[in-house]
Amino acid sequence: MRTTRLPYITFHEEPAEAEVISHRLMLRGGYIKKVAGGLYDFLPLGTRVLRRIERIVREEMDRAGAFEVLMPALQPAELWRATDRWDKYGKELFRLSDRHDRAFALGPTHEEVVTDLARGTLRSYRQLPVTLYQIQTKFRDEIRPRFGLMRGREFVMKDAYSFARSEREGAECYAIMQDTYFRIFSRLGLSVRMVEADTGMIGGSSSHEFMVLAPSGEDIVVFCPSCTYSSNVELAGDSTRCPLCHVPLDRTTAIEVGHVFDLGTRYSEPMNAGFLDPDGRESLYHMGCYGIGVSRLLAAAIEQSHDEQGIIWPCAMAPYAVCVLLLGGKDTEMRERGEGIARHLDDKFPDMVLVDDREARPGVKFADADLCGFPIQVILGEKNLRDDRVEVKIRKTGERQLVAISGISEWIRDHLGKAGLSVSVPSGEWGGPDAMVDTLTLDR
RNA sequence: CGGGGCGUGGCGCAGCCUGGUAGCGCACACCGUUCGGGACGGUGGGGUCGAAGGUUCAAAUCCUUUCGCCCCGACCA
Repeated sequence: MRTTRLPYITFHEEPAEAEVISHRLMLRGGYIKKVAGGLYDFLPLGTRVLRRIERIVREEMDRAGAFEVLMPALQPAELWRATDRWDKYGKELFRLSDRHDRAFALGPTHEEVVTDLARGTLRSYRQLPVTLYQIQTKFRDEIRPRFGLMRGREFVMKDAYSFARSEREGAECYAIMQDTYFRIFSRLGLSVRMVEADTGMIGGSSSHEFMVLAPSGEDIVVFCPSCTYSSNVELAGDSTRCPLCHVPLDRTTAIEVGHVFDLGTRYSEPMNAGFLDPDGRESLYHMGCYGIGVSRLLAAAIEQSHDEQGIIWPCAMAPYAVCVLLLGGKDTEMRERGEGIARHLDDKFPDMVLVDDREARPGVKFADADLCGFPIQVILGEKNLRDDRVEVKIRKTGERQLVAISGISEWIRDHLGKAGLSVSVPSGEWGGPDAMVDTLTLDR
């Protein structure tokens, strides 16, 4: 077995078509490639980031007691007609028909399908409450796809749906998902704010959005500097003062990365979906739905964390936490020694190490490592190796150190934590429950 | 769908106004010299100029149509 050899697909020049920084850096760093408007290939690095995110999302959803399922992206029109959304959803809905002229939609969301699933399988109050989730490609015929992964016509979403026996139980499911979302975003290393939001096309009684604060965001959120009130301007309207304490509101742009809805019976009622209660009576599900824009998270993370040199991934999202730069040189003995260290690290930290052993000048490797955003760089240069040491660089701070070869594994283990793999949730960062303010130790 | 801009080797662009049969930088391949912050020299490969139609002896260039892309406004993860 050999160390990973990445076909670096990096570009020195700025792509002309990309406007926002995350889009430019993902294109330049070889994370994605455009196929058509709003449609992208995920290249090897991009795919790895996607998988990193998905893994954390799965772990936290499972931890919350939710069950993963997989529903079809292709959905029959009848389900959409049952809730009236076949007409109401509008042009955003990708519609097509099969060879028999039967109408279908490419799912932009799955309330109808999952409600149909539930009503056929969750018939007893003893089976409830249940939360089902999936990670799947969604389709929306956006008016204007833009900003790379920020708003595509096809994107990866984690969508979850809860089925509860009562309004109160539904609210409990909702609260659990709010907590879970805070956990997910903090593990991903993102600074997120939860705001009150409009329910929009999905409907329901209340909803909250999870916003990554970033200058390029398409949304504007307002929040009160002296209390916990925060809201999407869509909902807050033009009011410039806090409705609770009447002080002037702050506002900032943000990227919506998650959205939770308390749906009540918005779907269960028209679809006649429910269960038998202990008295044998039909009762409607109280539903909730919970989305996370998985592919959008790549863009949001970069918007929040980058510099002039390139991406600065939070460790949890990085395609590789460690990039080993084999600088080469003429001394064959030292070169072999470097290769040995690279193999050793690859062995010690499985699936986390990338080795850049290209025949390229050092500057090229430094530039690409910075551009691609690997959190830790291990630089194996001839002179240092001769002195039994290597240089390490922390991408986020730019800090460099010389470390004895014998202690390199320990150094990486220790410093992965400092570089972000051990995430402490900053209190007051969001208006969420205090219960969430704890320290999450990540191991992968 | 309105408003603005753009389509020329993989990427970034020039050429178009004033038609004469395509050029530069980067990238790529090979050789040599380099080798800790995107090296240098030499050689080489690669383009039906978005597409269709028209004008003309001749069209990347002029005319018409069409397709696609990007940016600004009404949607959402």
